[in-house]
Amino acid sequence: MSTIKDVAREAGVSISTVSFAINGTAPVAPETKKRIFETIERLNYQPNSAARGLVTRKSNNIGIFVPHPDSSIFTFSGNQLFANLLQGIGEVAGEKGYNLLLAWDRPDKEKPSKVIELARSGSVDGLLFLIPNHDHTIIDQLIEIKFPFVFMGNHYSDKPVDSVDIDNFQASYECASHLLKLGHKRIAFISPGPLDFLVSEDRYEGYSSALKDAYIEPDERLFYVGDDSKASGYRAMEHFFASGESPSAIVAGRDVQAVGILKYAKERGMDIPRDIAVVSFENSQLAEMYDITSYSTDLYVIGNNAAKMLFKLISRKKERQPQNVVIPSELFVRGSCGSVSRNDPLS
Amino acid sequence: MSTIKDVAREAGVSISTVSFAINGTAPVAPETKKRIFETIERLNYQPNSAARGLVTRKSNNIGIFVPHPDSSIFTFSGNQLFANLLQGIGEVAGEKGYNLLLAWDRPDKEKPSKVIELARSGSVDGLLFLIPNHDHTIIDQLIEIKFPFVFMGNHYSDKPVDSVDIDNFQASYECASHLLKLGHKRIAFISPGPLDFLVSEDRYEGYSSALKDAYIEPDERLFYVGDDSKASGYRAMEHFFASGESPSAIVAGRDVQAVGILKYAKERGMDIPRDIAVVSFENSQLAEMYDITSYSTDLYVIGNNAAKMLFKLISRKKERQPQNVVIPSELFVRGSCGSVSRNDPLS
DNA sequence: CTGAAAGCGCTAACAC
DNA sequence: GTGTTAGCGCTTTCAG
Repeated sequence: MSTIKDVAREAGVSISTVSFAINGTAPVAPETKKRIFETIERLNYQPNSAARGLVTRKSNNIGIFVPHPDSSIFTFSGNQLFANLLQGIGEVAGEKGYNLLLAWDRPDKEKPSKVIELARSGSVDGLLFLIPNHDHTIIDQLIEIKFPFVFMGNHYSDKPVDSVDIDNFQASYECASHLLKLGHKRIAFISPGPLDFLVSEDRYEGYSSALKDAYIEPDERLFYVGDDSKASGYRAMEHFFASGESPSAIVAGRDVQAVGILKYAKERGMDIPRDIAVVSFENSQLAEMYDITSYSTDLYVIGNNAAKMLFKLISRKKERQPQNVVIPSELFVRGSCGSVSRNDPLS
Repeated sequence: MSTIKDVAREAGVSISTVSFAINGTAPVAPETKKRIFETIERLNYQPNSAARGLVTRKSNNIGIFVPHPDSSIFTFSGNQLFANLLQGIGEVAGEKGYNLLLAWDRPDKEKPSKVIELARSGSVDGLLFLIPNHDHTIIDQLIEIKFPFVFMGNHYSDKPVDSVDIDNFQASYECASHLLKLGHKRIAFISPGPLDFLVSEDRYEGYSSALKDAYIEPDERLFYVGDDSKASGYRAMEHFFASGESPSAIVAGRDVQAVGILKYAKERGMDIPRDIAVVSFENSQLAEMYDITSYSTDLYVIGNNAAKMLFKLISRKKERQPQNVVIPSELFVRGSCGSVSRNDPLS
């Protein structure tokens, strides 16, 4: 592997001139520049990233911190979504000449967090978080060392943390309102994940606010904690119909849950949307596939904005108030909620 | 951020002793060692990766080269699969203290490949490839500079390249044979992707060999080039049934195609498996969901083996013959092929 | 067992 | 415009 020294020697200039030519950090005579670039080409020279990083104090990597791939949340309950996110991030990273370091935490909580290690060792210049809940241990440490990071699909109200997310409260409020407008009174709610996920909390509050604004008290029998499985949607239905207070509509937490609901309905000979109206979140391929009304959560846009924000943080000198960017999103009305005609679930 | 110097000063030893203690590269008195580690803890010291990389000539990163996330192949036509792969790779990388650098190529072919840049700049110590076809430009360069890399889900017969994959010829042969054994004579084939994907070629050859071994000549009217969409399965059916030679069974290239086939059949009132038997590949969640007989392609195992192989290459001093590791896989028989009873597609 | 010192490849003053 | 040179933080001989 050739070094900057080799290039300098071969081109008959000093190493600083080569460096200036490569980085544009000082004017170099066109003639000289040409000679240098020819030599670089000929020697297949590529600056050593470690050497460069050592002096610039930049790794040119940004870390993306995701849940452990073993954990089912990693799939985000629909394919394509993670690809969308990566693309959104990758586009801006690529522009800036940055690479993406993918990391998740060790299963054992004994060792220090991988994130902190990456930050402290200078392996990454900033971090993008895609975790559903709040890990204060990590956050506090990052804030303390003033390390740049942005949360995606999650936000903090009690700590100065930058984030990009949709407005889950509003989204859920609209979903419930849509069903209320269609005349439903007994509307059930399935959380997208465990209750300690911020998204679960926000969505529940949006849902219950909508009901309350319509003078309907949320019924705890019509509440179910879901997860990212089809089965949880199915089980939610079992739960609701065993509770004695059968719902006429459901706000599901994820498209995949809605599919479970559809299955339950089909088995019981219930018609969607006549007997049960369904509204969900994600607006994924599943929603299209099964003709489910669903509220979009565009991960491409979220990733894109989060990355842009992170780069601002990385290059910023002076402190600044953290921002919580809200990505506009909307309800995609399909057959499952009864306001438009319903297609076959297999179409 | 504290450096090794700070630790040395605070612990009252020289920096080399600190280095020895951290890396275990020389014996250090237990007493001294204890003092050093306490200081490290207190200062939150973490060795700078660039400085370390500069002298050790290791980045402790391995690159995973994937298709551009914009391209639909990125999704591998089923969720979870990419997560499985990452987990397989991540487990062995984590053990070795390596991080994962995710990269894909720029859409414009003008600039030099990102891969080569990563390799030459020392940003990664090895590369794992997850691309469906053969890019000789890149391969040749990597071979020339003796850079360690392994192909996943793909292999080379004409170049000395290490790879980990299932035996697609064999898999496809078995799929077709299974249908032949059930008495089918008119068996159609849908490729999993474009014909320049090696996997498409291998699968077609496996399929046609099985037919020929049963004295059946593959009918070109029963051949269709699919992709990773449900629609391509649907269109394949339109094609087959318009061709004048309706098939009684299909070897689909991907589970998602099989779903498209199911849709077509349902719309036309055809019964699966009575009117059309379907066998597919991937054995993904879709296959389970829709009760599709499918041949497994376990990405966890592929990733795991590829990573292990790559680390062997990285640490190896002397040259060695490239290996093509074949991961055992098998046909998961479900309702769609007619040899077991069929469940409802929504279960 | 521990310390002194060279040097990895590069950037960025600073001279000229 | 270009060259000289001092480090960046670490590992690793080599002495002692």
